[in-house]
Amino acid sequence: MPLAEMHASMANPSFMNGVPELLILRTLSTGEMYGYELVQAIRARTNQAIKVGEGVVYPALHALESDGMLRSRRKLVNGRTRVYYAVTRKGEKHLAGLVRHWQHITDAIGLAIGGTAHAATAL
Amino acid sequence: MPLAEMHASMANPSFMNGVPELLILRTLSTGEMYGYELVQAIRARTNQAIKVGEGVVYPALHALESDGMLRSRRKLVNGRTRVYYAVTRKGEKHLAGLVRHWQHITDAIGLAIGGTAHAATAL
DNA sequence: CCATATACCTCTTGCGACAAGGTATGCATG
DNA sequence: CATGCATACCTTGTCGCAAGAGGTATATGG
Repeated sequence: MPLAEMHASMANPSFMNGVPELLILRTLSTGEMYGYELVQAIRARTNQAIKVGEGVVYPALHALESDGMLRSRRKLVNGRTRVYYAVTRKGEKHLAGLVRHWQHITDAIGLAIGGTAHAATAL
Repeated sequence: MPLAEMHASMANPSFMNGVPELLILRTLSTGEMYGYELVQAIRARTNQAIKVGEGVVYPALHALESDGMLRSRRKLVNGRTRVYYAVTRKGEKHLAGLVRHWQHITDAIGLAIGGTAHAATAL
């Protein structure tokens, strides 16, 4: 292979990505929370159907904060430190976009799944 | 790094994967189709919202066939060869499971997104 | 003769998501 | 007081899906 042009290419934003991010932002939009709590809150909000582990939540929290979507403050509770995260205005806007996108995608898939059932009396 | 135990671990079945597979099976369940046609059919069935490229479709088709979910037959049309794929009984069962799973997941997410809006006057 | 559409396919890469592991504190129990 | 469990934070390494880019070949139209 010509290793001449080994520099760039493109991203791979599979149309199904970013769901954990969506759930995190949406859950935090109901009120300030800390990571450990968030993990359980998401589990609860989805009827135990979806478990976003700590290995997903913490990195996402940091990334979202450095992107200005979240704001954090440290709080000492019972001698233990908790880092509370709150959604910023920018985060709210971003969340709205994610929700719209999610709905668009799932509508489309729902349509493909249910829509125009198979021909005639089936085959 | 300790390269001592580089043998196994576990899969990474992110709860959001397998959507292309679902769309492929579902679309084929409306009737026999060939790869090139499938790509466009999925695009059409989702109102142009979702485009599953050939780089996704063909490998998936081969994998599904070798898993017994699809059956293929070659057909010569206008001097060009087409490989038509049809869903097997096993494929239908699998599809049904995928659809159930998809609905379960999206219901859960829909619930998390819409359910229990944010507290009081917000914060 | 060349471009375009059809039709098949593979290779490599990129990123998201994950499990597993690592630190540290408070609290209960024996 | 030691052991264990729950809380709370975090990072590292791995894996697999999905995607893009490329590669072959034939028919058709200019």
